Amino acid sequence: MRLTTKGRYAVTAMLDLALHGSEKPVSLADISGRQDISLSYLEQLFAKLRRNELVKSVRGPGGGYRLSRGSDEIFVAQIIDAVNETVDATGCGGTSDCQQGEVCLTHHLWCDLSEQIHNFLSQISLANLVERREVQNISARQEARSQESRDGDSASQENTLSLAEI
Amino acid sequence: MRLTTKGRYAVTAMLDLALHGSEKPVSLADISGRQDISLSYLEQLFAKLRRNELVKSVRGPGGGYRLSRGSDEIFVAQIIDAVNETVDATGCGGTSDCQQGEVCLTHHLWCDLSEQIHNFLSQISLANLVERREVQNISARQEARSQESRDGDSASQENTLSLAEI
DNA sequence: TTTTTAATTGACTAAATTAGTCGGTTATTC
DNA sequence: GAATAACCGACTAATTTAGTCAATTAAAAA
Repeated sequence: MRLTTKGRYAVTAMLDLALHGSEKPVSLADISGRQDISLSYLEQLFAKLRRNELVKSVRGPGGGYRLSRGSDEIFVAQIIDAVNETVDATGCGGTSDCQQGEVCLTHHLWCDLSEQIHNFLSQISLANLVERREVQNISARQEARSQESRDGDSASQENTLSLAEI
Repeated sequence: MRLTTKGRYAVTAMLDLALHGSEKPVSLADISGRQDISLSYLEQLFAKLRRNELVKSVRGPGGGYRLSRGSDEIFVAQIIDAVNETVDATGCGGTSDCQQGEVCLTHHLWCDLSEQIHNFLSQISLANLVERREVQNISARQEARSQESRDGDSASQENTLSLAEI
């Protein structure tokens, strides 16, 4: 069982897509800006998400990524599986050969735990997350902040220009 | 959230203790032999288990470790916590400062998941595991095997001796 | 048609964590 | 006092994560 920033980033990015991708595709640069995830790292993650048919890509200007289907048809477990290979908690990866070809003493416990986690994450869709009040609040905060930083950027750019002009 | 061999080894070793420690203390060498876990590594893990008051140690010949209380009062979650520091699934470790001092978009999801996992593992005691039929079967197999290897060892030792005598 | 945008690919690197090893010390019993 | 087994700390190798970097390709806009 490994749930690290890799899986968390992937779910966060997909949720960002669900929140902003209703009209036009969302570029990784936008997601990177809003969620503070490195652009190059997002590229890596989205390569896997695309291979797992969770997103569709649109190249060129105005391009980006879209969800491959409705946000109510994409579940957190699928996203983590796509980038993490597995959410299995066993050491053997389910092959039951943990101890010299036979199951180890705690094999069944980890199987039960894996099932528990998988059931939980399989029930939560991106649409479920979008509905949540906290998620909406955080998203609003992020949009305001990224708008600010855009304002700040162009202001500082104007400033650089005017300094160059002097 | 990290559940790796470290936590799995700890639970397996504690279960071994629950299965074999009813009369006299169990040495780490015994556990190492039965469960195929490196003795030195077990020492590391048991240092933490002892600090967390899950086991008591007895030094000297015939010494080893015992559970610090009844196997029905020791839960899997406690064991993993002892060696793994945490089973938290959030990136911030629960401090809610995942994104520049504020909560990230998926913070609440990971909190819910952490709670789910913790609830599950908190309900399972070592006694529960000992009761299970599969655990009993596997334990019986391990005892037979470690008896064999003891026989095999002394046989091969005899063999070495007799070869040396020739 | 050229430029720009943004996805796509692959190779490479740094940091962190895990899973140990090794050598020696201390307490206890026989 | 010899053997046993816990205890301790420092060190190491392998793996994984979390990135970076450079170059290519496709599509739209100019």
